[in-house]
Amino acid sequence: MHSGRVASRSAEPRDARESRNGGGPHLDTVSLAIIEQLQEDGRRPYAAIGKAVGLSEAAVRQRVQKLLDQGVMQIVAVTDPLTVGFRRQAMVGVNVEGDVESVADALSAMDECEYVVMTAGSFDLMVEIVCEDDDHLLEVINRRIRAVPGVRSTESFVYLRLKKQTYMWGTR
Amino acid sequence: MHSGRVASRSAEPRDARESRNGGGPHLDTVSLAIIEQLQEDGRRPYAAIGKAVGLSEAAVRQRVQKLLDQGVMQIVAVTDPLTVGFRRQAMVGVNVEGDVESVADALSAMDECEYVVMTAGSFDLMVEIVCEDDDHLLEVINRRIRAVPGVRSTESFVYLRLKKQTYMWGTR
DNA sequence: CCCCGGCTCTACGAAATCCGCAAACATCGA
DNA sequence: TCGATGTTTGCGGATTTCGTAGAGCCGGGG
Repeated sequence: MHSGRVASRSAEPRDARESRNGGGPHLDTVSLAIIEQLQEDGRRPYAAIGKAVGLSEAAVRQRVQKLLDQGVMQIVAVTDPLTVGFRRQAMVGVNVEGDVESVADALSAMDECEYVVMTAGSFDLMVEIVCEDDDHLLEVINRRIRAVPGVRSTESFVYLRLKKQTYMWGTR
Repeated sequence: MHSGRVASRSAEPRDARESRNGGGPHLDTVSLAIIEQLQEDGRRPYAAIGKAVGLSEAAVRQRVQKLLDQGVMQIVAVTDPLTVGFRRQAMVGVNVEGDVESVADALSAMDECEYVVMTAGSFDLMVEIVCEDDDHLLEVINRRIRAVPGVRSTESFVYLRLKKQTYMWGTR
């Protein structure tokens, strides 16, 4: 019962953020607001989200489902791996000769690589890896990653302590 | 009805992963299993989790609440910022003179820093930053980060494309 | 040996939430 | 103007969440 109709989204000019998002699906202001709600609490009830963004419970539910299906967002538990028993974690900078994308795909296929991103700068790729122990770490870096065709060199940064980890860009 | 009593956790020897977790609270096998479930789907019902780990719905609920309260895990929506309207993102390697920890704290206090980790290697800190646009990125790196006392130098890696982002270390 | 405090689990009823569906509505192009 | 398409709303029933009370386990005194 939020006083009748909600103003049509297309009535207001498209939010600046909607344009040029790298090829992904278009996200309007309402979906952004929904994501923002779920960044604060991934289990917040649909009705509460609806009240916050001005939509019915069912509409929120359908939008959330679509965002999940499209891969725009995922609702998950995140932890500090070091707290949960993985004793060695590292960021690895990778230099590539040839096709960077195919190397990125190869690294993405590895379970131990939790995070893979193509970058500009003195590395072509940055990869975060999570391992059980030192032996595992050594094997992943020196045997597996360097064995990928196109990998020219790597540089490792072993994690000592995680200081911050947030996902609340929306709540600034 | 999982055949009467669940074996007391302390009956079996402590899981190897439980020890030496960096000072955080002790996590037994069951809590690990719960986290694993929520890494697959952060909204999975407590009853379903209970069936998977061999616990009642209420017990799962109480454990999850405690894990959240203790800060061991968070249940949140995660996205690719580039997909959601933030146009510039970068990893920044930082070299520090003096106390690394205090610099890490200062950087953690900045909203734009989403991820801060102390490392061993040619950088003392690695920081992931999320910005609206080029101007914002420039200001954060050149004015704010370099202005922190103790920061000797920085090197930036601007994100071109996010290839992988997972949180399912448990499901290997 | 017994009792007690602290902690965790189970049981269960009430309240809130989730879910599927059909109808209403908006938008857009023919 | 008229469909085609996609979204939102409004239900009712199934499911889940929530609070709480009581039981089981364990270790530390007395």
